[in-house]
Amino acid sequence: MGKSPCCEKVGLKKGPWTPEEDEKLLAYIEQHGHGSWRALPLKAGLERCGKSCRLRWINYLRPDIKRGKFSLQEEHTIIQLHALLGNRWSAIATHLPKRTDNEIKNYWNTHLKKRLTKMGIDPVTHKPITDALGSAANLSHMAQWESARLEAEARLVRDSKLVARNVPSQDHLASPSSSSSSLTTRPQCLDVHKAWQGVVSGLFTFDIDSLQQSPTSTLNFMEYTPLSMSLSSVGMLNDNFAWNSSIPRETGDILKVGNHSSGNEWKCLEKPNQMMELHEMDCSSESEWFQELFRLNGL
DNA sequence: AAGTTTGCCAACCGCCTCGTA
DNA sequence: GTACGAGGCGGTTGGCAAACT
Repeated sequence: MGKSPCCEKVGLKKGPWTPEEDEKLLAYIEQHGHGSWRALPLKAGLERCGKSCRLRWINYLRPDIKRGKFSLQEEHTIIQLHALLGNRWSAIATHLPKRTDNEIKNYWNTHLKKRLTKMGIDPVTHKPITDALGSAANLSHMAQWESARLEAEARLVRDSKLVARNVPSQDHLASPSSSSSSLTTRPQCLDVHKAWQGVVSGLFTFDIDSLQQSPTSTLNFMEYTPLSMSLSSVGMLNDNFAWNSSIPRETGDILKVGNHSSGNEWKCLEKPNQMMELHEMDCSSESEWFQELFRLNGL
């Protein structure tokens, strides 16, 4: 228990990493892998604690990190997942595979949180901020749109919990090694967009309680990834919903088609081996962000 | 031009969980 | 069952740069 003793050692360097240190760390990991983080600094010739090395690698040096502006889809995904998972950045980060939890956390705190607040949405509860009279305070058109969507998400979660209670077995949530057999019992899609439209209930067959209460370790959460959550992020197809048409449909993808109670058709493209396909956008102002969001959603 | 404020983000800190002896 | 080390997580902060006065 308690904190790692390595951080209590005196004489270890702190603060910003120099290019030389980065080079040493990178070279060592490329050659030997990180192995034990605690032992790494000594072997790599670094006067840093293992924790610091690990952080530097994970948040900065790792070759598969995407840097730069977040796309609208990424923002959308973060907001949706935050509504479901709260400040569980590592879990959220598993759905944005090239982003680090630290980066997402920073982005949330510096951009998205403020933006939601500005829109009249409580960034903690994802519900409209109400004034003393109990009415939504100064909600802009966009805020109303977003708040309706988030309310629908919450409703979907509630509905799904009810459905989940009626599911006798959770075997399909077992380890990834059983994924082939779980294909037949895989969870239905978590389609937030449909939820937003308020026409869907009871699509879930997985236990979202356990999803939300999964331990801080991301392992359990990862097991859901190809089956449910990543789909909700960007993979849901609906005729009204923007989809990056450049995303190829591949062998193994599963196209699900069904009908809402309203009679509208819905489609869902499952890409079991793919985490995210992101549509790049450049919105330099808030109004552009709103406009682009409207455009993407065909509003 | 100089001083101040604000925004951003890399990195640290402390706590937690997990695995092992 | 307990103690301990290691890795991981989320909250927070320090320092830099840009924007503002």
